[in-house]
Amino acid sequence: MAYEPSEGLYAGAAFLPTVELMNAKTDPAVFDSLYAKILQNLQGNNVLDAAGNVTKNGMISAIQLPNDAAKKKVYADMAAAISAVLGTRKDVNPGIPARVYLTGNKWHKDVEKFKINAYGMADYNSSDVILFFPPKTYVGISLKKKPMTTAASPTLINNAFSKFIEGPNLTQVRSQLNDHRIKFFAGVIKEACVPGGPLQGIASTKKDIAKLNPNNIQDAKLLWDMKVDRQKGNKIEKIALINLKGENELSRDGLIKKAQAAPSQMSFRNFVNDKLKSTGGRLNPLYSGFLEIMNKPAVSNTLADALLTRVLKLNLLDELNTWKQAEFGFFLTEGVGTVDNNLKPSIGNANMVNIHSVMIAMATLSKQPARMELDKQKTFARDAAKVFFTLYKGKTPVLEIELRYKGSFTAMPQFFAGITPEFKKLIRSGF
DNA sequence: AGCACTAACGCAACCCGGAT
DNA sequence: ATCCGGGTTGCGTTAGTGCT
Repeated sequence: MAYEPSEGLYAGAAFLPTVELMNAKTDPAVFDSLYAKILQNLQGNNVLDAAGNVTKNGMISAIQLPNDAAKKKVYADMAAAISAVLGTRKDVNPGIPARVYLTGNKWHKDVEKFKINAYGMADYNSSDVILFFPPKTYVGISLKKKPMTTAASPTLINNAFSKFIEGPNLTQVRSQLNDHRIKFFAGVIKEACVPGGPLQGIASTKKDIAKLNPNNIQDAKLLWDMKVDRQKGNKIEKIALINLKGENELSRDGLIKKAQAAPSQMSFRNFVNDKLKSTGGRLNPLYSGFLEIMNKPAVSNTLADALLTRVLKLNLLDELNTWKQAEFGFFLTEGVGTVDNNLKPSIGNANMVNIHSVMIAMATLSKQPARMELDKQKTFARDAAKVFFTLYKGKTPVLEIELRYKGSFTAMPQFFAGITPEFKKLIRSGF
């Protein structure tokens, strides 16, 4: 992973006295002075990484200040990190931890026992840092950041659609979905390549494109399998045509027929994204295929529960078998902070969600059936190449979920999930 | 030809960030 | 504020290579 500066800054700030952190909220000079202390703490012996210190060194280099632009970014992250540490002091433990473990790559042997491979996630325990309070209390912090209290919360996870239709009993479902998306994109490719389309005349198949029928799977595969040469730096690479962004990316040698190609008015990527929009109150045909799969009993019975388990870490504490040796707490932590152009900090109250509270809130809903419902309002009210769902437990909306492509159309789209305001309220009332 | 090993590739999952 | 892609890493699959 690229090293997330806020995590290293959090680790370093975790050792600062509360009063200094509080003063930094209102005094830019104090705030500025904390940078050196945080860096020193991060470099010190109480921030631990696995042998080799790959993560620790990565963090240290991620928070260097080679220029003003870097400084602004790092300081903004420092504001969010300070917010998160203050939140930790308030809601987890008012003291200073004896040690902080970084979990970016390999986990230190002291905390390796908390690493859990479960529910299709190598790190089901998604702690970014783990605090240690002697004699035997460990607290995992999953750290997120946002600039202002009013800013949208970052999504908790993204998971590819394909992760929810794995296994031997869903072979048919997978191949049905595959055919559906191949036919859909084949239609897009054909429309782009025939006269009037944005890629007219740039590629060919062994058959005349105009005569291919995208609804016939053999023809569709010919279109789907089309490759083009993309020039990237000095290299020319073959990529799936559907992933081309625009004619400008093509290697000149890759042009099959440039002569009569009209200059495209719209890049191919925009053309494809337009085809993924739901317009006129009608769900986009590609996504409606995905929705159909989601509604199949074999899928729907597990999809919602799998999302809940993964996003909310509902089984994290149950999966641990370390209770005789150690206490383990887990908090979803959202530091709120940024700096202005003069590096003056604005540090808000962090949002701290205790996994215990999530579990209690979910327990009150445990008997209610989970289901995914298309969020028509969000899906149709905007002009975007994606669809929105709400995951309900009974009548309570628990997760807000977005399904969209992310850079590649040959890969599966991904779910992006966050907690609904309603469920946040329920979590808080559980105290 | 058939097999074993390796290199290359593609996809998913982390982290958001740039563009508009 | 919203949209949608980037960088990076790791893993699983496929393609390629060399050996018997």
